[in-house]
Amino acid sequence: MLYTVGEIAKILGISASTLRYYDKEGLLPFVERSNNGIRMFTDKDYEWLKVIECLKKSGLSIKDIKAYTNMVNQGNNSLSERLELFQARRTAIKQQIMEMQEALELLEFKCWYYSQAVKDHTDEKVQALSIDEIPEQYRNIKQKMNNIHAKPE
Amino acid sequence: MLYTVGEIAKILGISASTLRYYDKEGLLPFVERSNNGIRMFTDKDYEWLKVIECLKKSGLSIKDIKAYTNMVNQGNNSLSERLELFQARRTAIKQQIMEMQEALELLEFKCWYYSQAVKDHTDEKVQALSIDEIPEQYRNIKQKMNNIHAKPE
DNA sequence: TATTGACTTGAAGTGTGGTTTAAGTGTTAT
DNA sequence: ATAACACTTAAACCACACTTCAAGTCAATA
Repeated sequence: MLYTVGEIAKILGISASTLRYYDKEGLLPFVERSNNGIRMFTDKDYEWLKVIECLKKSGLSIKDIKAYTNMVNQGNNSLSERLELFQARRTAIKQQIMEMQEALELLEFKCWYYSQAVKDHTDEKVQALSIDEIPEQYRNIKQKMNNIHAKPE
Repeated sequence: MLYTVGEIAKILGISASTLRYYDKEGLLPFVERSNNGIRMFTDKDYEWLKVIECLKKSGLSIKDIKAYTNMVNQGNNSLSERLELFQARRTAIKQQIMEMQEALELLEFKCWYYSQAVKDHTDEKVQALSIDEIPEQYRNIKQKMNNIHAKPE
């Protein structure tokens, strides 16, 4: 099955111009052209774009993904380099997920806080609650918010 | 306890210029100044900055956070608006976490793939494996990668 | 007293990741 | 045949989130 840039863009949920930009930046060296110069995306290209999407979500820049593309073009010489890259991205995304989960906890607390405040028509009451008066599920994050702790970065 | 911009920046793991930029953009309306015009951050300001950090992680722009700041400045009128905001951010971050977890699955697969390839000194063998020859924990993500499915966005 | 160092400001500069524009090509439908 | 539509390119443009710069203030130390 073959797709034009507009078709694959729709499937991926990104714009065609973004795909052309990726191509220009060297992220799509495998995409072939039809007789009249039109990009034809294959299922293999879809897979490749899924990997790009994944690397981007892990925090890699276009430049970094270009570097990965170059590794793939080097063939078997770069296998261990590629392994190291994916291991590093795995570590990075695990870290990101943990940070997101902490952010979620804070958002859950804020949702509770404001649902109380809306009930009371003021947030004075809920704000005045001491740590052991709030539901225990929120105590942890509430304390993290209140007590200054330097980032170990 | 009071902190200068440099001190609180160090604690938060961001730069002092970023904090001054946030102030200029109206994100820090509560930060007071000393006699000679120096910003003095309190524990309350630390808490506020933690919320900003959290909203940013949830995908909000500086402009959006400025809008939230305005809501807080409006007092009790905006309580339900603030509740809705936090509920929306909670939904958004849950979605992001799910996407990250799918990205992690793909990275795990790639780590396995390349650890095999490094062993073999080529990825031809591991690439040639059919779906039921790869460890079952990776089959799901491998199929998602291979089979085109349009995003329902 | 002079230097160091952290703070202040407004304004200009930067990098990233696209998007838009303009001019043109090729296929399809009326 | 001509209009509509999706594709092509290079180049210009854009928003965002900072970062850096230049010029100056202040408090503490040598």
